[in-house]
Order: sequence, then C-alpha cells, then structure tokens
Amino acid sequence: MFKRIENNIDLAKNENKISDYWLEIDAFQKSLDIRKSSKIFRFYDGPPFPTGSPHYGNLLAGVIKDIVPRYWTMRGYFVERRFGWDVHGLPIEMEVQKQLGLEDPQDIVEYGVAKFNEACRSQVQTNTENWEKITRKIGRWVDFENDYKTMDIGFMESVWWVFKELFDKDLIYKDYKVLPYSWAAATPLSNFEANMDYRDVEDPSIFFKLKAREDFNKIKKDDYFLVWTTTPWCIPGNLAIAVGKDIEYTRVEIEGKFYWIATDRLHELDDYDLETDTSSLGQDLIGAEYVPAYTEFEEENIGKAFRLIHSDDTNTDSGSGLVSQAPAYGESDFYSLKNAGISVIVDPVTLAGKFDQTIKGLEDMYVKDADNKIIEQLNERDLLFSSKREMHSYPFCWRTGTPLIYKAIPTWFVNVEKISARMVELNEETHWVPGFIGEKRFSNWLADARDWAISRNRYWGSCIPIWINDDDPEDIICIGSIEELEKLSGVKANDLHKHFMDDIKIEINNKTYTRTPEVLDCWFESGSMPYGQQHYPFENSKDFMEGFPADFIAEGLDQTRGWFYTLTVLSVALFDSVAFKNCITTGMILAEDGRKMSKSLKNYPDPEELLNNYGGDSLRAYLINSPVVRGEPLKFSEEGVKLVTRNVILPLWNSFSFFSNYANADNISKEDLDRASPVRERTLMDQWIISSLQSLIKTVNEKMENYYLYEVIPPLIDFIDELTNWYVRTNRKRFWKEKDSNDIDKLNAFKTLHEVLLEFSKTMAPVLPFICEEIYQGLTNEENKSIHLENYPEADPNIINQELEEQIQIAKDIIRTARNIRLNLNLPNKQPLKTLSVITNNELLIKNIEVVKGIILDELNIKTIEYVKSVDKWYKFECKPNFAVLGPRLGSEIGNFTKYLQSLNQSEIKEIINEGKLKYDKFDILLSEIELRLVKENTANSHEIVDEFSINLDTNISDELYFERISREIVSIVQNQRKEMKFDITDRIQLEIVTNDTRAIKSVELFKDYISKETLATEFKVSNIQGSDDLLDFKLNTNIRKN
RNA sequence: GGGCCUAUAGCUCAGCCUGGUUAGAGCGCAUCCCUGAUAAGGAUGAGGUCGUUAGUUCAAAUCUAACUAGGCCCA
Repeated sequence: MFKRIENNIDLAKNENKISDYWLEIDAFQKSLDIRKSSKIFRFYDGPPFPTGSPHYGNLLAGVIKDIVPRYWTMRGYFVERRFGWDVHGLPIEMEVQKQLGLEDPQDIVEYGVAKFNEACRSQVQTNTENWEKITRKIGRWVDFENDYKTMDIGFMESVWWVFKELFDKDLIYKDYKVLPYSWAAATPLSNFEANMDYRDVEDPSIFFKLKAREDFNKIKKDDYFLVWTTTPWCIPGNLAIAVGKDIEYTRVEIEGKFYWIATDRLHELDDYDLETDTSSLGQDLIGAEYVPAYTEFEEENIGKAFRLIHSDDTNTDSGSGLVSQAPAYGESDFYSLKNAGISVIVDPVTLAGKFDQTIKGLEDMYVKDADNKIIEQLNERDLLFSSKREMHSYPFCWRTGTPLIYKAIPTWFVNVEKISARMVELNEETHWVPGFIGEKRFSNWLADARDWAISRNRYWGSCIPIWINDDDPEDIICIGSIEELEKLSGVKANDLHKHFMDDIKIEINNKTYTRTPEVLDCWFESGSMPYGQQHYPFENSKDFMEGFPADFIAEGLDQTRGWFYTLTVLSVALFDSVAFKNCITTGMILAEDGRKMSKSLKNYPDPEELLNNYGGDSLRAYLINSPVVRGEPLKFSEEGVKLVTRNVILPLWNSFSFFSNYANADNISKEDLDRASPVRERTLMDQWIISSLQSLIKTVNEKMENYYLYEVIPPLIDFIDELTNWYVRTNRKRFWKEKDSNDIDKLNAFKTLHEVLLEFSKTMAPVLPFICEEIYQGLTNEENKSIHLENYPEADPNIINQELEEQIQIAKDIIRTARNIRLNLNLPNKQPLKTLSVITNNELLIKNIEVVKGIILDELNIKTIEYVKSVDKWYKFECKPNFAVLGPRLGSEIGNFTKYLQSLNQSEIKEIINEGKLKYDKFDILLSEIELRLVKENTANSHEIVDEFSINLDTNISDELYFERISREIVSIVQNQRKEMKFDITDRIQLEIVTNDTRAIKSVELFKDYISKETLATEFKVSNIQGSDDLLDFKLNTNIRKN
C-alpha cells in the first residue's frame, strides 16, 4: 500500500520535516559512508567571513556547492564537504575593537594584544549558529562538525609550511609599499578603509621651481623646471621630477629667467609677460639633473636621484606637466622611480606623522602643519613661483578624523611576477563556467599580476614566520613548522598566534633573532586552504595528493582577484599546478530595482522569511535558472521564486499526489505493480512518457557533467509539462477504471507513473533535494532510506523511442489545431463531433497518425478520422529555397533562384514533388533542398493547415451528438458540485436531475450509464419539473447526496 | 584610464559560440475554453527598427569595428 498524502502541501513545513528525517537517519553521513572506498571527488569550500548573517550571495554559493557534490555523490564518488570559516583579518578585528571601545592600534597594545586576540577568537564562535540554520533551510549538506577554521593550529602550521616553501623558492622578499597611513592611529590602512571618509578640504596649491644642474639637450644650465604640488610637505622627500615622454614642453622666458612647462599648461602663466623660446618632447628631457630644494639628502644623487624621469601618470589636466616625485609618499611616485632604475627612498617623517630631526627648521612638526613652513622656506630660497589655496577631495582616517597621508611601509611580498606567465599557461587546464571568466577576465588578471603584498601591521592573523637577527636585518630565518620552531627556540608552541609568537627568541651562535611583527594577509590563508584544511604535509599527504587539484569550486565573480587568484598563485608556486579543475563563477545578486541590496533601503526580501514562504527547493531552482550562474548580474525577484514554485514544484507534487490518491483509493500495492507488463507491451502513451524521461536523463547528465547548471531547469520544466498536461491528463481514465475491467492496463498505468516519478525524482534530487525525497519516500515506503543514497539514473538508449516521440508530436499538433478550430467556431470540446478529416497524400504520415489515432479521437471528442487524398481543393503549395543548404552552394545566384521558385505554378511544383528534384541553371537541386509551405485554398473556418498537411472538422451536430453533449454537461455540473461540497473522490452519491426539457430527458435516458459511472452515482432519479439553472437553451439542475 | 560582461516584447530572460530569410518563453494585459490530480491548465490576440552606426557576406539579433548606456574588477 502507498500512503495517501495531502493534496495541499506547506512546502516550508514539509522541508523542515524532511530535514529532521535526514538528521534522524543521519542521511548525510550515510551518503558519505557508502562511498568511502570510491574514487574521490574533491570539493573545496570557499571560506566566508562569519560576520553578519548570510545574504543571497552566500545562499547562492551554498546552493551550487550542494547541487554539484550531491550529483557526484549519486554518481558514485566520495565527496567530502567540510565547511570552511575564514576567521582572521580586519573585519573581525574591527568588530571586536568596536565592542571593546578600542580606537586604534595603540589602544590595542595598551589593552594587551593577548587579551585582544582572545576576544577575537571568541567572537568567531558567536555567529555560526545563524549560518547553520540558513544552510539547513536551503537543504545544503555540509559538515559543520568536521569544519576547518583558519585559526586552527593545524591550519596555521600548514600556512607556515606554504610560506617557507615560497621562501625557499626565493619567492618572498621585503620591500617598501606605499599605503594609506593614519598617523593618529600610527597604522597603515587598507584601501577600503581609506575610501571610507573623503572630505572636501582647502589645501595649498603651489608652483615651485627647481634649477637645472647642467646643460642637457635643449635644457640650459640654470633653467628652471616649474613643478606643481598640492602636498608641500612631500617636497623634502622629493627625489625626482616626472614628465610624460609624449608630452610637449616649452621653454619660456619671464623677466630674464627661463622656465620649462608643458605646452598645454602655458595658460597657467597668462598673468606673466612671457616669451616662448623653444620646445621639446618629454622624451628628450628625461635624465636631466636638477638641484633639489632641500640639500639634506643631496648625497642620494649618486643613486641617480634628482633627475627628470618618465611617469605614465603625468598628464596635462592640471598643474604644469612636471610632477614632484617623493617615492616615500606616493604609490605612483614609488613605481616611477623604480621603473627609472632609481632604487633610493628617503623618508624624514616618523610613524607619528612628524618630521624627524633631518630637515632643518621642520623638526618635530606634524606634516600637515609643516606645509606653510615649507612654503616659507621655498620662498626664502627663491624657489617658490606662486602659491594659492584650492578645494579638493582628500581622504581622512575614518576613526580618528585626521587627514591620511600616504607613506612607504616595509612590507613582505610574494614575487608573483616571476610565475605569472606560468599561471596563465596552467589556467588553460581549468574548465571555467562561464568560459569568458577564465579565458578573458582571469587570464588577463594573471598576466598583469603584480607582486603580492602579504604582510599586515595587525594582530589577529597567521604570523609571518620570520625571525630577524637583531644586529643584522639581512640575516633572517624562516620557520616552516612547529617542530622547527621548537628545535631552534626550545619552545613547544601549541598556538601560533601573535601573542604567543612575539616573545619567542631564537639564539644561534650568540646571535639573537626576533620575530618580524607583521601578520599575514588573510587572503594568503584563503589561498592556503587546500593544504591547511588537511594539515598538509604534516598529515593526510596521501589523501591530499589523491584529491589535488580540486575537482570543483564555486564562488562569485569578485573572487577573480580574491580566492581564485590566491589559490592559483600558491598552487602554481608550490606544485606547478592549478588548484582546481572546474570552477563555476556566479554574478552579483542585486535587488529587484537593479541596485545593490541594502539593509537600510530594505529593497529585498529577508532570506529567512522567503525560505519560510516558498521553501529551499524553490529558491534553489530559481537561482540556478537565472543569469547569475552565467556570471551575469541577477535582479532578485520574489515573484520569480514564486513562479518556480508554481511552475515546477507544485505540478511535480501534484503528479505525485495524483498517483498517491488513486493508488490508495484503489488499494494498489507494490506487489500489484510488479505484475505490470514489460514497457514494450504497454500503451503508446506509457512508452512515450518513459522514452521522454530517458531523453531528459540523457540531457541532464550532459549538463551536470559539464557544470552547466543553468541548462538543467528548462528541460525539466518541459518534462513536467509533458507529464502533467499530457501524460496524466490524457490517461486519467485508466487510473480511475473500475477494478475488474481490464486490470492489466490499469496496473500498467500505475506502474508507468510510479516508475517515471521515481526515476524523475532521482534525476532532480541534487537540484530539488526536499520534494524529491518526499516523493521518493511516498513511492518506496522503505525505512531509513533516502533518495540521496541512490545511484544517479543513466539514460537507457534502448527505451528511447524517437519515432514515437515524433508521432506524439504530430498528435499534439493536430489536437492543438483542431481545438483552435473549435474555438473559432464556438464549438466547445464537450460537444462531440463526428469526423475529423486529415488532408494529405503522404502515406507515411497517415501511418503515423493511425498509430496515435486513439489519443486524437479522445482528446478532441471526435468519433472518426478519415483521410482525404485529393488535396487540390484544400490547399496549394508555395516554395522557397532551404537557405542553410543552398546558400553556400548557389552563392549570389540564390536571389534569382528564390524568384524562380516563387514564379512556379501549381502543376510545375507538383512535378517537382513527383520528380523529387529539379534542374536550375547548372545546378541539380533536390526536393529536400526546398521548403514547401501550404496555403489554404479552402478558406472555411473548419479547415486549418497543420505544418505539412491540413485538417477539416465536420461541424454537423446530429441529434445524437447533441444528446451526448447534454450528458457531458450534466457530468460536468455534478463533478463541480462534488468538488464544491468537498466530497472525497471515492464517495458514492445519490443523484437527482431536475428538468422538464424533453431533449434533456432523452439524453439522460440514453447516457444514464455514462453519467452514473462518471459521477459515482449509485442511485439515479429524474424529476420531471422545470429546473432552476440555465443549461444550453433549457433549464436543468442537479441535486446530490452522499450515499 | 585599463580589463571583462551586458543591451532582444511593458517586465524577467532564451536564441548569438556554429550567420539562413515568419526572433521565442514566462510574467503582466485582453478575449475565450476546460477542469474531480493541480495554490491550476489550455488557446488566441495585442506587444519587437534585436542599443546606435559602419563593415564582412548571396544572407547579420548572430561575425568584426567604433560609439552610447549600464554593471563588475582594477588603476
């Protein structure tokens, strides 16, 4: 016996019930256990920050990371799924700082790094519950217990190993990097932080002049270079002047002195009485030496400083086209000097943002306060040309409200440029979905990769495992494991965080080594996760190698410069290999209005509420059927989710509830189904739906194997449509037959539907895990089983019947067209008609129609089909070339040939049809290379073209047909009544028909059996008085009572 | 400023890789039909200069280039 289920279903509640069931039977663990010894399919979970609650982007990632592993598990692989937490880094530190009321790093040091880090550690644990709840609601199976966190000691040790490997391969070096710097907080900031507080402020805008030291091309000794700046405090750090090599510069004379300025900026000197002298391209100025404004660093010119250099960033939009370069205070300055081969850097500014003792007259002044003093000094030295003040937008420290400066900070780098070409090459081995992400976007990104700054002057993170000789900064030791640290320092560490590491000293040969204070960029850890999560190479090295590179990962588009990148850098550096073989990249999820989802705007539905309304299956199907799985943005719409519920989930459920209700009403058991005939002996419709399902399975496997998730839902919807609107609807009667009549056909119907629902559920289980499980449970009735433990269906080519699928298609076409005729003639389907004529002389077509004749007659409520072979008075032919075939063959002749075909008369066309070919010019053209189109000759409303033939409906309604119509109307009325009165489908009734219309009475007499059978009337009575309701052109009403 | 993506019906999107002459679907709208599995289903209709321009071709929504607008990432 199959259990009888409710027609109406509360999807979310039901899903919750299934979740509980999974827990109860430990289904996830079981699905892993049964594949323990199978081949490994390695999946990497991209680590989210556990700050805040999950948003749709996280849910989307979760859905994809569930569908793919579920699929491969059912395909027989062992797919471990460990949840990953990225717990280090600024977001957590910020949250904790806020909670503890710590403004800046000095506060943290005073509070105690140890206490601070421990606070971060406990903060990590607080948010995880929320994630687990939502993860459960979207139906994602992932191991939260055996998760990995980037703060686990094993993970951190692997990170050290990675670092040491890079170090040994000479891929780690130390240099300066110019960063946004808050002197009030005494800390560098991230670019993100620097962008948080831009303000409009008034700053100096000065032109100053620097004197040429020697003649150089068109430059004469003592000429002045006119240089513009809005940050005078950077002038003491000036080491070069940048020009653009393609920019033209002019030498002008003002009051007997000569100045160089970009020709396009000459209008800056409109107020002066000037004469232009000569001009020169920047190209020819590069290399000229000048006398610096401040002499304190003059000895640096042996390092080629104080020269004109080229910079791509020089332009003539503002200033003079000559830009002061202070490599310690500007990123572009820093790189320009580097590119010019000048490797010096001078920095007279302390970490507190004050000048040190180097520059006379500026000692201990805050840089911003020094601006005026510097202008004064320039003036005294006769180097100031002009000075004014200007409004512009300038970044401020978002915490202290003080202006930010840019400052060169000692930083550790990974030499990515050295391996970037190899990364590009190896990346071609990865299968990207969509392709353009890997082939274009990511590939370009890799090709242009710059060295990666991996140190952070922060606290909560993995430590850079480098100890430096106190007396010799060049003498450094890199540590790659806990054991190595113990050997060198004698300390056995059981925590590798900063507050445990900072005090550890290494003493060798009377030299003392102290750890460099920085921690690692948390992106370094994200890229290390393949090794970290397995504690490679300290443990699991065999397992690791079996599953590396990963078979599959998925994340959002933004990770091209994030996780995808860091994984690639490290795996190429370590193993000369990609880190993943297949990658699905998703687009951004936007709010319905096309803007970003914003909590304050409330322009999107709360994820949890949405899941409570429509359930996880609906959301899953909606998301993977959207542009977002093709790397494009999605405007998230609740309406869209609702539509998926309506078009996919509910129809599927209804097919099952139909099965369940009737199987139950009829006491059909599993054993009964075993008695069904083999597929080949069942009805055409049975064979057809089974064939269609196999075709679907074939398609879905192809799509899933290639990670094209977005191509799974459309064929699925098509199939559901075939199942519900064709198979179930046209076969309803077979399920509802009296038990004794033609038992085997009825069993075949049940068996077919059972089989189709079961296989279909398995096919869709990875995508719709809840509803498919529920259906599976209803169809199998076995304890402790789950659909997700089953093997995935594979298409059986032997039961795909292409010919039959085509025949059914013809039937559908005829049915659709005939219904249209009925519609136009106002002849409802309830009105039986005598004959449908099919007009064709194509014998094969006639044969095909004969096969599906029964279906057509039933559906159209028609008594017979006849074939009319003399087609002339019904339609004529028009023809045109099949362009796809003849275009390439005929080339430019095709235009004339088209005209020729149009000029043919009917008998000429018929001759071609008979011959099967024609001759045109020098070409032999086959009939199959021409497209025939039928045009109605007989324009009666009862006649319509169907593709290659036409049909005509006999619209004569005899008395008999009319009586039958009445009987159908009566059945329809009674069925509606039953439904309105909420009778069960099995309830037997007493039926009274009230009418005094003679035709109606006659009809009831003739079709008494039919009416009783359809309405389950066991008692039947006609009351010959006038009825109360209009029916057709008379009065009739019915009364029913439960028996 | 650079890289990549997108632009097709009122809305959300297929189709484009691999060019073929009547460009599709869903939602919405209008009209109608059907209904004892279905919070449904079906039919018909209105609604498109396929972002603009130029090119390649016998033929362009589809290929190429430029431009315009939007998005993501970087500078």
